[in-house]
Amino acid sequence: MFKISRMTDYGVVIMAQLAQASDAVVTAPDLAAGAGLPAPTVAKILKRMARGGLVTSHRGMNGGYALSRPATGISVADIIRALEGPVEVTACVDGASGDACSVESLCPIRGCWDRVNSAVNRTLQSMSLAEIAHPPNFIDLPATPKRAAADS
Amino acid sequence: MFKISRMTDYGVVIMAQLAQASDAVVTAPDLAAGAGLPAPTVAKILKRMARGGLVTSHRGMNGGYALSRPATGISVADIIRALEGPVEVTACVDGASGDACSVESLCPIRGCWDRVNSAVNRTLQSMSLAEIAHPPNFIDLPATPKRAAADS
DNA sequence: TTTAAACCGTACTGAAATTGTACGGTATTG
DNA sequence: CAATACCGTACAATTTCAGTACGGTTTAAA
Repeated sequence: MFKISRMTDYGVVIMAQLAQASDAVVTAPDLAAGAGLPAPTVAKILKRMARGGLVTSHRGMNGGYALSRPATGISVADIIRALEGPVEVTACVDGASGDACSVESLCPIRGCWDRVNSAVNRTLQSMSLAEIAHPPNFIDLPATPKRAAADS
Repeated sequence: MFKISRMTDYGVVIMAQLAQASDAVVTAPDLAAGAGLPAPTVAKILKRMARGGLVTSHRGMNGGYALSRPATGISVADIIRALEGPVEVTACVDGASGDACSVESLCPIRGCWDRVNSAVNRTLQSMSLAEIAHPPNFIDLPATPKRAAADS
């Protein structure tokens, strides 16, 4: 329940890596290697980020991706929205087209989920990428390949 | 993203119906008919509710289900927990058993999701079933079969 | 005592979403 | 001109979810 998709989790990690490079341009394969994730998957995530305006792509040689805004101006909500569209808790509001939920506008349940929705959105909006990328007292995950020994 | 499952949506509706019957015992097929949902699905939901201690089952003739607590003492969080287990946003905390997320305890992302998780839980906990079942100015959805004319 | 209503529990089937992969195309730099 | 790296779509596999079916047990009423 309420579990985020793996893509979303990956997306935040990738963006955090990019935030540590600031204005530097990083290639998709390089980010994939740094995070220990399959390269095509990372490429797909970055493409969606670019489409959402969170990162800027540079084609050609020495190309790659870079944040299009300072990390302090990018929230986790922005990342999720770029990956999976607007954050909605209920299928009621976007999926049911007039049939599944017949009580619709007078449905007391709807108000309930809306409240949850607002709380989630508010929390996601309040968390900036900078907070995640530069934690108060942690290492800044350099090029540490986590599964270097695991995948034998 | 963050979308609740249909089962959860159904569960809240069913529980709201039960709340309006208070101490009365209602059969699973009756609740299913009132909500316009398939009977086996409703039965499955009620079984889980009973297993979670939210409703009490009465077997035999004139049996059925009733709330085991006043509606004011049952939160939406309780319902979700009974249906789908503890409310966790990340797969990190429950799914990955030591391999998927290798940075684990020093992962700054983890703290991020934990914050979201707390916000969601707090909101869900603050909403009681009574609020949904007896809204301030709404009808109390009696035996109105919503799709009586639709399924021809 | 018998019968019927209603819950109990597991297993199975089908469908849907998600994840991961591949391929050919385009732009930029050296 | 050649190599690098993003671009976009399409496809296959896996997993999860919703829905269904069946046989069993309990209780109350006739």
